[in-house]
Amino acid sequence: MDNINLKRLAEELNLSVSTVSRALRDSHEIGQETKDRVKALAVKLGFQPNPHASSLRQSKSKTIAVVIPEIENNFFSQVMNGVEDVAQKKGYHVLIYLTHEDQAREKDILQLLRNGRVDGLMISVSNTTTSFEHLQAYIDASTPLVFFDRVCESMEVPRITTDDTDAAFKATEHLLRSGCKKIAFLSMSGNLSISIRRKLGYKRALEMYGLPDPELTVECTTNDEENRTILRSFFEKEKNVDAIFAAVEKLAVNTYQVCHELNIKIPGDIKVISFSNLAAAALFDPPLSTIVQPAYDIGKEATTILFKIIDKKMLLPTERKITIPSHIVERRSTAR
Amino acid sequence: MDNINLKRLAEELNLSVSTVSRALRDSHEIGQETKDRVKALAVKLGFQPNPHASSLRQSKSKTIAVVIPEIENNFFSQVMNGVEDVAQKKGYHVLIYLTHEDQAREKDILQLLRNGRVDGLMISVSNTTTSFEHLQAYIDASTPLVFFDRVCESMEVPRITTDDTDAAFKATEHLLRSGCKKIAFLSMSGNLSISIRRKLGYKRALEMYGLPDPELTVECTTNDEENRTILRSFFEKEKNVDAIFAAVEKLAVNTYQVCHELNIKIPGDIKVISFSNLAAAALFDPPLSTIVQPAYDIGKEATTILFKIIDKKMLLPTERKITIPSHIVERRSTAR
DNA sequence: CTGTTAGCGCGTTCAA
DNA sequence: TTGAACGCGCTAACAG
Repeated sequence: MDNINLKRLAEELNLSVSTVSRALRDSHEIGQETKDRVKALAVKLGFQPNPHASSLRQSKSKTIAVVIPEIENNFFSQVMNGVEDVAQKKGYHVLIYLTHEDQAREKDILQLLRNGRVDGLMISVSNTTTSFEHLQAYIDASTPLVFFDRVCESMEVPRITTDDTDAAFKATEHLLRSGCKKIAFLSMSGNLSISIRRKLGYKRALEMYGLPDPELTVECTTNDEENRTILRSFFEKEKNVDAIFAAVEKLAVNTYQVCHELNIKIPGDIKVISFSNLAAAALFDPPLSTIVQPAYDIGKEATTILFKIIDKKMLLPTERKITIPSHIVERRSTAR
Repeated sequence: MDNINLKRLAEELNLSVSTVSRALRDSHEIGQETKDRVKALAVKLGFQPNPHASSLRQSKSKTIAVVIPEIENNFFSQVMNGVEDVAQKKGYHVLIYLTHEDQAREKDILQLLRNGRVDGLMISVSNTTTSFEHLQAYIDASTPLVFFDRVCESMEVPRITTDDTDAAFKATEHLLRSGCKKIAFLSMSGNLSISIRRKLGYKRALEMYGLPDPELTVECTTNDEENRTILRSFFEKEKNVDAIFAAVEKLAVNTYQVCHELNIKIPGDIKVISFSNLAAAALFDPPLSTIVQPAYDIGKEATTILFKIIDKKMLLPTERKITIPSHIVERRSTAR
């Protein structure tokens, strides 16, 4: 495949392999003249050091892995963008793995990565992940690990998230100030960190504003068809609900679909707000009010922290739990 | 890091390293009893072979690379999904690289990959890519390469695309049948294969239907703000345009934005159709008619073909140029 | 059926 | 300032 290597360069230059190696790595113990000769030939022949050989030698792969539930979701796409930018600048490579919200798949992937293939790993756990041995095994192997967005609260691992609770509080507050009296919270999965925190913010706002009705949570799934069925019967049953707070974008889309179908007017009959990073939310009918997460920055920060751990730099206490605020974009779907 | 290796297993079992290696790889020249012993211990100690060592030895990385212009785009996200599915099933790893539509970056990335880090590469070229030496260098190094979506027409490389010309023809035809007389084509970049082919389909339809006015192409950029400026002055100038055919989703979004801004009614004043894989297009105001590309299947097929090349299987002539049809979803944005 | 030996290509001793 | 030699961990050729 690639038979131009150090040995070949060395022969061509009448030098030893080690001299060539050192010259290319700009070692101080090599004469400038020699360096120039070596580098010139290396460029001329388009020499690229064999990454497996150096990885093997140095126990360093120059590669990180990103494990996410899905990629067809603007939030995770934007995270990838941030990750890739930081990694590319540092000369690192990025492996991507999709769990499809499946704990078994997540476990297999992590198993696969526990062998030096990557120098570090960042993960947003799947919503079916209930046990954490596969993650603990990582910590135990002392392989650098960082959580982002969806974390395992119980594990002592650096994490980068948004201010889910606060943002959810503000979103709920926004609905309340728009005159809503009975707000339903659409949740994706009960034991996901983000669901729990977002729901907490929602509940706090309800309490703070002393709403007569109790909280109203609708547990949804990852399947669009199922969600629509759930929502249809929900709207049948709960006639006096006047607002929907969707924990994730997908659920807002499902809500819009069912509302159009049942001829429920947004924002007249029901107001809708959702966590979402979809730029096109502004083009929806009606434009969807969103809580926009700093996805790109989350990816960027998570990667930066991961590199700090990889490079064995000490993490400041503030760097072990980084929170980057989301911001609310008010649009017609929550207008009075 | 990971100091449990073949040697360690061998010592523990009083076997030679090669026997252990063979046992784990289920070699036929190893007794069942021995295999069982070895495997049991391997599992017990959680042994994972060092990937760099085997890659070095076998000149095989079990890794492929995907090079795309951007990830924050449903088309490419869905492609990634297809790629990842096929790769994961085959036990392969997937490296992702983003060019951000920058030829220089694309060149750097390909340079980086010309050294055995990956067993193969699939790419959708950036829209600023005008010279192809960096790609040719790949072919010359006889590293497996596959194009998808955006190809280099001039290169003899297996390619997986959609039926851009046909789909564009049908989309234009759909507009014509909806009564449009003056259709503008929004193009992303003149020398991109998909732009050229889509424009061709558009022109053919105009000719076929014998439209009095000539074709009308608006060259756009990758920058939203610029595009909006371009579109604003376009609408000022061309008062009798009654339809927009956007070659890529981004341009349809820009069109919607400007139309809302200038109070141009869709579909009353102007009808809009676009290539787009955005599920939420149905929720737009008005719902956007789209040409949906088989993105997942493109990713899947491209990966399947890439693996065939990697595995040195002969490609059938029909496999060297695979076309998977798109389909049109008619919505209100093109209603009479 | 199993062990011995020899690299894969690189970086890093140690010696000169 | 340079070279020779070794070993990272694994697989494959060659014995036995």
